[in-house]
Amino acid sequence: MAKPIPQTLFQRVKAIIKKIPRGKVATYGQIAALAGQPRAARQVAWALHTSSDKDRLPWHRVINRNGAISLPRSRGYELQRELLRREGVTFGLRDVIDLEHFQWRPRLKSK
DNA sequence: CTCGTGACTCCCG
DNA sequence: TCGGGAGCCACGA
Repeated sequence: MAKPIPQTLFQRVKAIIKKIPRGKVATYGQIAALAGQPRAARQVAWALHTSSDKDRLPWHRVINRNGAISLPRSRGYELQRELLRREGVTFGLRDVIDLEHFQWRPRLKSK
């Protein structure tokens, strides 16, 4: 079978983000790890920043490792929080999401 | 080509 | 609790 030359990290990251199921969230570091680069969390953020709208990515399902939204206030923060609430994600004190309960857990490579 | 920057994360004091 | 430094990769000047 053909082998997959791994596309660019950027491409893999975007493909992974598209797989995040509704009602679940993933962290930047988690996505980076799934893409093969556990230290490339910043690239995940960059991918979202540059292609979230262009590639219709479920960008609102990506949060930081604290289970909180990274976007600055009045810069998408409230919108993201609202979109997640609509999917059933609940927020606790400090607008922190319980990752133990809402974090996406793909099986192996999943698809 | 070199630099600076960024929706991050980990490590050390 | 807070701050500095390193790692990672793509893009625009």
